[in-house]
Amino acid sequence: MDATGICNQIDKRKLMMELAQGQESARRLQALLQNPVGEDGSELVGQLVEKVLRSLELGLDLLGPSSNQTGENGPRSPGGEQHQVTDFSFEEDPDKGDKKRPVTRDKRGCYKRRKSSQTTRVTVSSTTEDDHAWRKYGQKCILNSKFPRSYFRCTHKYDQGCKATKQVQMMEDDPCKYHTTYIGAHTCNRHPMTWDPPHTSDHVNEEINDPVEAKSDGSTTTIDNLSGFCPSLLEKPAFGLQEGRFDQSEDPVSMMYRLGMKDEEIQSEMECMLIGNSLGHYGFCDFHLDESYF
DNA sequence: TACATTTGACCTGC
DNA sequence: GCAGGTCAAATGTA
Repeated sequence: MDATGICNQIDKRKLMMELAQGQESARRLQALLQNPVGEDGSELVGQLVEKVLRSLELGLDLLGPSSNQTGENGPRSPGGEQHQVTDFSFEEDPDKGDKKRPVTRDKRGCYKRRKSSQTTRVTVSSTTEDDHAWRKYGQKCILNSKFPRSYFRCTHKYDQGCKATKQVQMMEDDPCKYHTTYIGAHTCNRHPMTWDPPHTSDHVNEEINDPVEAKSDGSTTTIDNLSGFCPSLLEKPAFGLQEGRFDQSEDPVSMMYRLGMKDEEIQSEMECMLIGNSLGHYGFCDFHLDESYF
């Protein structure tokens, strides 16, 4: 099968999964309308509506960019967690080559605050440096804190739509160390879809709202259920899939690069993994799939 | 000149 | 109403 055929097959599968997900969310929404709070009290109508809309939007996107005419805002924030009032569509700036900036039509400070469920990770480090390029966009004095908090966004926010941000604050009890909170995963080209906290950090204090539940029983994860989603991965001997096991000591992206897979192949596999992951079929320990990538 | 940082304004969510 | 997060004009720097 040629590359186009594979892509079509994957896209079709993605489309079906998105629509199925939307259908499932709609069913749950229907149930919730009779009982406004979910059985465990955690799922609200608004959240389900958002899930339905997101699945439909992603499905429409898969059918083609022109299919999704849900708004005049152009490419939507795919993860749906940052629907800025500030228009996030991109427009060519004739004065700045192909650099793209969001079109702003509202007053400054107009934005949608990230949901508290946004993936975050907190580290303490003696340096604020890490492997990514960050651009400072703000600084605030925090109540009851001796030191101000600095806000950074990924340098590739506008040219690649990367939504990763971090907040850095000097620690009161040890001003030589920085308390850094990473919010969202990088989706810029440098390291697509990998969670990438600084390797220089002394330790990771805590991880909050991680979208992927880490396995507690060791370093491997059974992936039998994934076979229907990632056929080409099954052909990669180094993944150890013949035994139905996945070695988590190496993050999948690095492994695929090492195996010589092309960027587009890697992206396709990541998309498959995301689908499997969203259905609860799959989980990584130190690897996080962020739906915002799509 | 292009890009990064600073800083006050303004918005959102609690 | 307040604290915190983000925006964007002004300013700095290479």
